[in-house]
Amino acid sequence: MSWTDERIEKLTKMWEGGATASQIAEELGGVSRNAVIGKAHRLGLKARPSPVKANEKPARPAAPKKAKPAAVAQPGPSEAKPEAPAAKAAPSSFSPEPASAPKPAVEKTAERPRIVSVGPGGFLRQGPGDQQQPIPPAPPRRLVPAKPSPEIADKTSLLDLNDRICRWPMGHPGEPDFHFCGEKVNPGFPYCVEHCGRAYQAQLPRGARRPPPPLPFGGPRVR
DNA sequence: CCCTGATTCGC
DNA sequence: GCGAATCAGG
Repeated sequence: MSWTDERIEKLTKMWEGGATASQIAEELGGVSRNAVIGKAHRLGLKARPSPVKANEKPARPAAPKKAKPAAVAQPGPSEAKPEAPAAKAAPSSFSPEPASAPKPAVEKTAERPRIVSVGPGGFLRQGPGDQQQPIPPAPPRRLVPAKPSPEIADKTSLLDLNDRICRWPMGHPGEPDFHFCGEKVNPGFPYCVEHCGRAYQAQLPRGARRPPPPLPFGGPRVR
């Protein structure tokens, strides 16, 4: 597997989104966790809370790496490394980031899924390739009973439907003034007399059929 | 033990 | 540039 632009983009998004290297590697497929980390570093995007980075050390004690080939020439047993313990005083005075800071990670306005459009009901359409990243849990809210808007206050809503009132839809679902007819039904039918006449058409002989009247939800919007 | 990211270094 | 090996902490 090679690092195509798509894969790099996905890696970047997920990394910045907080996904672990393992998750990213699994999502991308064909790469190991180490590959993801290595690539992330090469891309320059690191600086993420690392469990092993809680303590910051200017010195680099990480030296004993693998030396498979011929051992490095050793000048001799003369160890000349005083390793002056100059400033060992750094107990707990300076600690800019308390390791696991519980702050809710300031919302980044930079990298958010692009909003292509807003659909009915307020859901957000996203562009292809955009992926919903872990979203913080919604803060607790005080729920209040929904108050019907004045427009539909005296109209028949979905909750008002029962066996005795006409269910003929008026308007289009999703629109603020969508409601139902609400008349008393033609006994034995789900609609009132008038809408039964629209819902049930007598079968005409072949050749004498006429274009059917607009059905609910069917035709173009006419207002 | 598992997990995590960081780093090194042969390829 | 890539990533396995390794390190080091939780």
